[in-house]
Amino acid sequence: MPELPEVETVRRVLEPHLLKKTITGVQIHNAQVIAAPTPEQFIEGVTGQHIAAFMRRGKFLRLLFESGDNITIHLRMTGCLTIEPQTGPTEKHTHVIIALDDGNELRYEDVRRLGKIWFTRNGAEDFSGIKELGIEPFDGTLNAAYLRGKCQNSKKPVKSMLLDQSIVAGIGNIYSDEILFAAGIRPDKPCSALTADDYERIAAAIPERINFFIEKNEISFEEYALSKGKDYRNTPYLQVYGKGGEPCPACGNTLQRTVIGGRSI
DNA sequence: GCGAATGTTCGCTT
DNA sequence: CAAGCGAACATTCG
Repeated sequence: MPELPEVETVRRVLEPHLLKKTITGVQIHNAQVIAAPTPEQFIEGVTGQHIAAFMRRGKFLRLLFESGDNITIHLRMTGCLTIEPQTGPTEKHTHVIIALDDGNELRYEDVRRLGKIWFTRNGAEDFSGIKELGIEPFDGTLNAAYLRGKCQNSKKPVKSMLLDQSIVAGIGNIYSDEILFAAGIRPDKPCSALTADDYERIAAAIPERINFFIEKNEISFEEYALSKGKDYRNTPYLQVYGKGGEPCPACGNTLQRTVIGGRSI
Protein backbone atom coordinates (compact mmCIF):
# COMPACT_ATOMS: atom_id res chain seq x y z
CA MET A 1 0.00 0.00 0.00
CA PRO A 2 2.33 2.71 1.11
CA GLU A 3 4.85 4.86 -0.66
CA LEU A 4 7.10 7.39 1.01
CA PRO A 5 4.37 9.87 2.05
CA GLU A 6 2.31 7.12 3.71
CA VAL A 7 5.37 5.55 5.36
CA GLU A 8 6.41 8.96 6.67
CA THR A 9 2.89 9.46 8.02
CA VAL A 10 3.12 6.19 9.94
CA ARG A 11 6.47 7.28 11.33
CA ARG A 12 5.19 10.66 12.50
CA VAL A 13 2.04 9.27 14.07
CA LEU A 14 3.70 6.41 15.96
CA GLU A 15 7.01 8.03 16.91
CA PRO A 16 5.83 9.73 20.14
CA HIS A 17 4.33 6.44 21.32
CA LEU A 18 7.54 4.48 20.74
CA LEU A 19 10.39 6.72 21.89
CA LYS A 20 11.96 5.81 25.23
CA LYS A 21 9.82 2.68 25.57
CA THR A 22 11.31 -0.67 26.54
CA ILE A 23 10.31 -3.86 24.74
CA THR A 24 9.06 -6.40 27.25
CA GLY A 25 8.25 -9.25 24.88
CA VAL A 26 7.72 -10.36 21.30
CA GLN A 27 5.14 -12.71 19.79
CA ILE A 28 5.51 -14.03 16.28
CA HIS A 29 2.23 -15.38 14.95
CA ASN A 30 3.50 -15.84 11.43
CA ALA A 31 7.23 -16.25 10.91
CA GLN A 32 6.88 -15.59 7.19
CA VAL A 33 7.31 -11.85 7.67
CA ILE A 34 10.52 -12.22 9.68
CA ALA A 35 13.17 -12.00 6.99
CA ALA A 36 16.13 -12.39 9.36
CA PRO A 37 17.41 -13.80 11.60
CA THR A 38 15.43 -16.86 12.79
CA PRO A 39 12.23 -16.19 14.76
CA GLU A 40 13.93 -17.43 17.93
CA GLN A 41 16.89 -15.11 17.42
CA PHE A 42 14.51 -12.25 16.58
CA ILE A 43 12.61 -12.66 19.84
CA GLU A 44 15.79 -13.03 21.86
CA GLY A 45 17.45 -10.06 20.19
CA VAL A 46 14.53 -7.65 20.43
CA THR A 47 13.25 -8.40 23.92
CA GLY A 48 14.61 -5.97 26.49
CA GLN A 49 15.74 -3.35 23.97
CA HIS A 50 15.21 0.37 24.65
CA ILE A 51 13.82 2.38 21.74
CA ALA A 52 15.98 5.41 20.92
CA ALA A 53 14.56 6.49 17.55
CA PHE A 54 12.01 5.71 14.86
CA MET A 55 13.37 6.58 11.43
CA ARG A 56 12.39 6.30 7.78
CA ARG A 57 14.64 5.71 4.78
CA GLY A 58 12.86 5.46 1.44
CA LYS A 59 9.94 3.14 2.13
CA PHE A 60 11.75 1.43 5.03
CA LEU A 61 10.94 2.13 8.67
CA ARG A 62 13.63 1.56 11.29
CA LEU A 63 13.31 1.18 15.02
CA LEU A 64 16.72 2.08 16.46
CA PHE A 65 17.64 0.78 19.88
CA GLU A 66 20.00 2.34 22.43
CA SER A 67 22.24 -0.71 22.02
CA GLY A 68 22.85 0.15 18.36
CA ASP A 69 20.79 -2.82 17.20
CA ASN A 70 17.66 -2.18 15.17
CA ILE A 71 14.52 -3.51 13.54
CA THR A 72 13.85 -2.58 9.93
CA ILE A 73 10.37 -2.92 8.45
CA HIS A 74 9.16 -2.79 4.85
CA LEU A 75 5.38 -2.70 4.49
CA ARG A 76 5.44 -3.65 0.79
CA MET A 77 1.84 -3.69 -0.48
CA THR A 78 -0.47 -4.26 2.48
CA GLY A 79 1.60 -4.08 5.65
CA CYS A 80 0.58 -1.72 8.42
CA LEU A 81 1.67 -0.87 11.95
CA THR A 82 -0.61 -0.12 14.87
CA ILE A 83 -0.17 0.67 18.53
CA GLU A 84 -2.90 -0.84 20.66
CA PRO A 85 -3.45 -1.81 24.28
CA GLN A 86 -2.21 -5.27 25.16
CA THR A 87 -5.79 -6.13 26.02
CA GLY A 88 -7.02 -5.37 22.50
CA PRO A 89 -8.22 -8.23 20.29
CA THR A 90 -5.74 -9.47 17.70
CA GLU A 91 -6.83 -9.82 14.10
CA LYS A 92 -6.51 -12.55 11.53
CA HIS A 93 -3.56 -10.87 9.86
CA THR A 94 -1.65 -9.74 12.94
CA HIS A 95 1.69 -11.45 12.43
CA VAL A 96 4.09 -9.87 14.93
CA ILE A 97 3.37 -8.28 18.30
CA ILE A 98 5.98 -6.27 20.17
CA ALA A 99 4.95 -5.52 23.75
CA LEU A 100 6.01 -2.20 25.30
CA ASP A 101 6.49 -1.32 28.94
CA ASP A 102 3.61 1.19 28.91
CA GLY A 103 0.94 -1.48 28.43
CA ASN A 104 0.67 -0.98 24.69
CA GLU A 105 1.82 -3.16 21.81
CA LEU A 106 3.32 -2.36 18.44
CA ARG A 107 1.61 -4.72 16.02
CA TYR A 108 2.49 -5.64 12.46
CA GLU A 109 -0.46 -6.60 10.26
CA ASP A 110 -0.27 -7.60 6.63
CA VAL A 111 -3.06 -9.21 4.60
CA ARG A 112 -0.88 -10.40 1.75
CA ARG A 113 2.19 -11.03 3.92
CA LEU A 114 4.53 -9.55 1.33
CA GLY A 115 6.12 -7.22 3.89
CA LYS A 116 9.34 -8.01 5.70
CA ILE A 117 10.94 -7.34 9.09
CA TRP A 118 14.66 -7.66 9.86
CA PHE A 119 16.53 -7.54 13.16
CA THR A 120 20.18 -6.57 12.86
CA ARG A 121 23.01 -5.92 15.30
CA ASN A 122 25.01 -2.70 15.46
CA GLY A 123 23.33 -0.94 12.56
CA ALA A 124 24.20 -3.63 10.02
CA GLU A 125 22.57 -2.96 6.66
CA ASP A 126 23.38 -6.07 4.70
CA PHE A 127 19.91 -6.86 3.43
CA SER A 128 17.27 -6.03 0.84
CA GLY A 129 19.28 -3.51 -1.11
CA ILE A 130 18.96 -0.94 1.65
CA LYS A 131 22.59 0.06 1.14
CA GLU A 132 21.87 0.72 -2.52
CA LEU A 133 19.00 3.12 -1.84
CA GLY A 134 19.24 6.38 -3.72
CA ILE A 135 18.91 9.85 -2.23
CA GLU A 136 15.80 11.03 -0.40
CA PRO A 137 13.37 13.27 -2.32
CA PHE A 138 14.31 16.21 -0.09
CA ASP A 139 18.06 15.71 -0.44
CA GLY A 140 19.75 18.94 -1.50
CA THR A 141 21.71 17.05 -4.13
CA LEU A 142 18.53 16.05 -5.98
CA ASN A 143 18.64 18.19 -9.10
CA ALA A 144 18.52 17.90 -12.87
CA ALA A 145 22.22 17.03 -13.12
CA TYR A 146 21.88 14.21 -10.61
CA LEU A 147 18.96 12.64 -12.47
CA ARG A 148 20.61 13.08 -15.85
CA GLY A 149 23.75 11.40 -14.58
CA LYS A 150 21.73 8.42 -13.43
CA CYS A 151 19.79 7.73 -16.59
CA GLN A 152 20.68 9.83 -19.62
CA ASN A 153 22.04 6.80 -21.48
CA SER A 154 19.07 4.58 -20.65
CA LYS A 155 16.24 3.87 -23.04
CA LYS A 156 14.04 2.92 -20.13
CA PRO A 157 10.85 4.97 -19.78
CA VAL A 158 11.16 7.85 -17.35
CA LYS A 159 8.39 6.23 -15.30
CA SER A 160 10.71 3.29 -14.59
CA MET A 161 13.53 5.66 -13.61
CA LEU A 162 11.32 7.21 -10.94
CA LEU A 163 10.42 3.75 -9.62
CA ASP A 164 14.10 2.79 -9.33
CA GLN A 165 14.81 2.94 -5.59
CA SER A 166 18.55 3.22 -6.21
CA ILE A 167 18.09 6.63 -7.89
CA VAL A 168 15.55 8.40 -5.65
CA ALA A 169 14.22 6.35 -2.73
CA GLY A 170 10.56 6.18 -1.83
CA ILE A 171 8.64 6.87 -5.04
CA GLY A 172 6.11 4.20 -6.04
CA ASN A 173 3.53 3.65 -8.74
CA ILE A 174 1.10 6.35 -7.63
CA TYR A 175 3.51 9.19 -7.11
CA SER A 176 5.61 8.45 -10.18
CA ASP A 177 2.44 9.10 -12.19
CA GLU A 178 1.58 12.19 -10.17
CA ILE A 179 5.12 13.59 -10.39
CA LEU A 180 5.28 13.13 -14.17
CA PHE A 181 1.85 14.66 -14.63
CA ALA A 182 2.92 17.68 -12.57
CA ALA A 183 6.09 17.92 -14.65
CA GLY A 184 4.12 17.60 -17.90
CA ILE A 185 6.08 14.61 -19.18
CA ARG A 186 4.74 11.42 -20.75
CA PRO A 187 5.55 8.42 -18.51
CA ASP A 188 6.69 6.41 -21.53
CA LYS A 189 9.25 8.97 -22.68
CA PRO A 190 12.67 7.30 -22.77
CA CYS A 191 15.20 8.79 -20.35
CA SER A 192 17.60 9.25 -23.24
CA ALA A 193 15.07 11.59 -24.87
CA LEU A 194 14.53 13.83 -21.86
CA THR A 195 15.52 17.46 -22.42
CA ALA A 196 17.42 19.63 -19.95
CA ASP A 197 14.15 21.33 -19.13
CA ASP A 198 12.42 17.97 -18.60
CA TYR A 199 15.05 17.07 -16.00
CA GLU A 200 14.59 20.42 -14.29
CA ARG A 201 10.83 19.98 -14.04
CA ILE A 202 11.11 16.40 -12.76
CA ALA A 203 13.71 17.40 -10.15
CA ALA A 204 11.37 20.15 -8.96
CA ALA A 205 8.21 18.04 -9.04
CA ILE A 206 9.64 15.19 -6.94
CA PRO A 207 10.02 17.03 -3.61
CA GLU A 208 7.02 19.24 -4.35
CA ARG A 209 4.58 16.35 -4.92
CA ILE A 210 6.03 14.14 -2.16
CA ASN A 211 5.79 16.96 0.36
CA PHE A 212 2.27 17.83 -0.84
CA PHE A 213 1.07 14.30 -0.17
CA ILE A 214 2.85 14.01 3.18
CA GLU A 215 0.87 17.08 4.22
CA LYS A 216 -2.40 15.70 2.83
CA ASN A 217 -1.85 12.41 4.69
CA GLU A 218 -1.54 14.13 8.07
CA ILE A 219 -3.70 12.36 10.64
CA SER A 220 -4.07 12.38 14.43
CA PHE A 221 -3.05 9.36 16.47
CA GLU A 222 -6.67 8.86 17.50
CA GLU A 223 -7.93 8.78 13.91
CA TYR A 224 -5.04 6.56 12.88
CA ALA A 225 -5.86 4.14 15.68
CA LEU A 226 -9.53 4.05 14.65
CA SER A 227 -8.69 3.04 11.10
CA LYS A 228 -5.84 0.76 12.31
CA GLY A 229 -3.40 2.47 10.01
CA LYS A 230 -5.23 1.26 6.91
CA ASP A 231 -6.77 4.55 5.88
CA TYR A 232 -4.78 6.80 3.56
CA ARG A 233 -5.90 10.31 2.78
CA ASN A 234 -4.08 10.85 -0.47
CA THR A 235 -6.79 9.63 -2.84
CA PRO A 236 -8.93 12.77 -3.04
CA TYR A 237 -5.88 14.68 -4.25
CA LEU A 238 -4.68 12.33 -6.99
CA GLN A 239 -4.72 13.98 -10.41
CA VAL A 240 -4.19 11.00 -12.70
CA TYR A 241 -3.39 7.74 -10.89
CA GLY A 242 -6.24 5.24 -11.26
CA LYS A 243 -8.24 7.70 -13.35
CA GLY A 244 -8.17 6.04 -16.76
CA GLY A 245 -11.29 6.98 -18.73
CA GLU A 246 -11.82 10.18 -16.77
CA PRO A 247 -11.13 13.66 -18.06
CA CYS A 248 -7.63 15.07 -17.68
CA PRO A 249 -7.65 17.80 -15.02
CA ALA A 250 -5.36 19.90 -17.20
CA CYS A 251 -6.83 19.66 -20.71
CA GLY A 252 -10.09 17.71 -20.38
CA ASN A 253 -9.13 14.96 -22.82
CA THR A 254 -9.79 11.40 -21.68
CA LEU A 255 -6.96 9.87 -19.63
CA GLN A 256 -5.72 6.61 -21.13
CA ARG A 257 -4.76 3.70 -18.92
CA THR A 258 -1.84 1.56 -20.07
CA VAL A 259 1.03 -0.51 -18.68
CA ILE A 260 4.71 0.38 -18.36
CA GLY A 261 7.22 -1.98 -16.82
CA GLY A 262 4.41 -4.23 -15.68
CA ARG A 263 2.78 -1.43 -13.71
CA SER A 264 -0.58 0.11 -14.49
CA ILE A 265 -0.31 3.79 -15.27
C1' DG B 1 -14.40 -16.64 -12.36
C1' DC B 2 -10.96 -13.06 -13.77
C1' DG B 3 -8.10 -9.26 -13.30
C1' DA B 4 -5.79 -5.92 -10.46
C1' DA B 5 -4.00 -4.00 -6.35
C1' DT B 6 0.28 2.38 -3.36
C1' DG B 7 6.31 -3.50 -3.89
C1' DT B 8 10.29 -6.14 -4.49
C1' DT B 9 13.01 -10.05 -6.18
C1' DC B 10 14.20 -13.90 -8.98
C1' DG B 11 15.07 -16.20 -13.19
C1' DC B 12 14.86 -16.45 -18.01
C1' DT B 13 15.50 -14.34 -22.58
C1' DT B 14 17.53 -10.81 -25.56
C1' DC C 1 27.05 -9.42 -19.24
C1' DA C 2 23.64 -5.81 -18.79
C1' DA C 3 18.97 -4.81 -19.56
C1' DG C 4 14.40 -5.95 -19.93
C1' DC C 5 10.61 -8.85 -19.35
C1' DG C 6 7.20 -11.95 -16.82
C1' DA C 7 6.35 -14.57 -12.86
C1' DA C 8 6.18 -15.18 -8.10
C1' DC C 9 4.97 -13.99 -3.45
C1' DA C 10 -0.56 -14.13 -1.13
C1' DT C 11 -5.03 -12.27 -0.38
C1' DT C 12 -8.94 -9.48 -1.14
C1' DC C 13 -12.05 -6.91 -3.80
C1' DG C 14 -14.93 -5.44 -7.64
